[in-house]
Amino acid sequence: MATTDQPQSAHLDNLSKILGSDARTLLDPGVARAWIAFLTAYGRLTRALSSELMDGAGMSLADFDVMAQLAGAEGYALRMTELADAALISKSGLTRRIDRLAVNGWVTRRRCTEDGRVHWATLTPLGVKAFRAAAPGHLRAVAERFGASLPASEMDRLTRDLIKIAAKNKERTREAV
Amino acid sequence: MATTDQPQSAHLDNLSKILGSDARTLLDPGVARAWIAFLTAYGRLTRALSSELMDGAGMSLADFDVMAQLAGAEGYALRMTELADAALISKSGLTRRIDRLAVNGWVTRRRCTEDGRVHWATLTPLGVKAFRAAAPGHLRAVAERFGASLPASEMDRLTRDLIKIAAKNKERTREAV
DNA sequence: GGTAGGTCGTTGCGTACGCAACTATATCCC
DNA sequence: GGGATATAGTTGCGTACGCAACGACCTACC
Repeated sequence: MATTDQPQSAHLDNLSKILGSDARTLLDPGVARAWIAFLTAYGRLTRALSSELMDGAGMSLADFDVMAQLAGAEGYALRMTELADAALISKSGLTRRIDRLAVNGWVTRRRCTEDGRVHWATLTPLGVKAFRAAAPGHLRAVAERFGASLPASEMDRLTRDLIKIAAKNKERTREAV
Repeated sequence: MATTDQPQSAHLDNLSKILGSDARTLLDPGVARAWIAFLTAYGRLTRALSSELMDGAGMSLADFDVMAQLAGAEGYALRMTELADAALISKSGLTRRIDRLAVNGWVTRRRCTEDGRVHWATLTPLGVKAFRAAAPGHLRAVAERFGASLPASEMDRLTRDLIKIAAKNKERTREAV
């Protein structure tokens, strides 16, 4: 087992062996370390949270995300496209996710009367109940696994940094070509 | 379209509407914002990098990761389990990923003579070539999309924070039950 | 030296995703 | 008002993943 506390940093540091000394000019080693740490932190967190949530509430992380978006919206309803954007999944992915949530009775689709193209995904009372049941455990888990790692001031700084990174990559993948 | 520069922060801030005032005791709002920013940054970055890498080198982000692990290893070879751990994917996922890379001629499986259970995944000369071709573009893209967002000192701090988070979630998901 | 129990990797299965093509609606412009 | 154009959502298809069960192999203990 190669894992150490420096999350598998073998990776890009040893890459000059294969790439030659240009490796450093292509990607600063400090950035490389940060990138590896980022991927590692994400992978470990989502794996752990996802399986806890599934065990505790029969709901995937993606389900929770979608339902949280709806829970925070006016009338517990959002248009499909809005929701897909917010949850960072494709339109087709959302269609099928809503299908599944609808089978559980947690969400319904309502056709918009003003614009026949749009459909509103809406949290049902049962969905609200399921979300209320799932949220405490999950939020506590996020607090513990993610929040408890850093003091509050550091967390704020992290937020600012992450928002900067997210903002720099805002455009929907394909449009800028 | 609901996206603003504050990446879809509707989410957990509005959750007290549905969860009542306990929402704050379950998850500190600052942590919630950081968590959303984290998920958003990850989603946007990996989508963009992944499609660029596919267009430029016919290789998925996960392929690149696996090949980078091999590229950094002694003799360009790692055992399957080691590699799966390092790349944060399941053993079965790795089996099939190596299958695909093998079809491209980029990787081969060698059975270990000392321990018949273990197989070494090894980068072929062709694989080395493919990796060398793919790396510059990808590393530059990481530098631009991820690295260029923050000054170096801030990047180091980010790395430290992410490593702390990763370390706190180190155990393989199921073992600690 | 043979069997119990562990480890390594693969396979069967169910599930999930994204892209591209499609249907349906809406809008724009003549 | 009618065809070109755009937009919202769904569907077909190929692909990818993880879990659990399995087979092959190793090791330890008797």
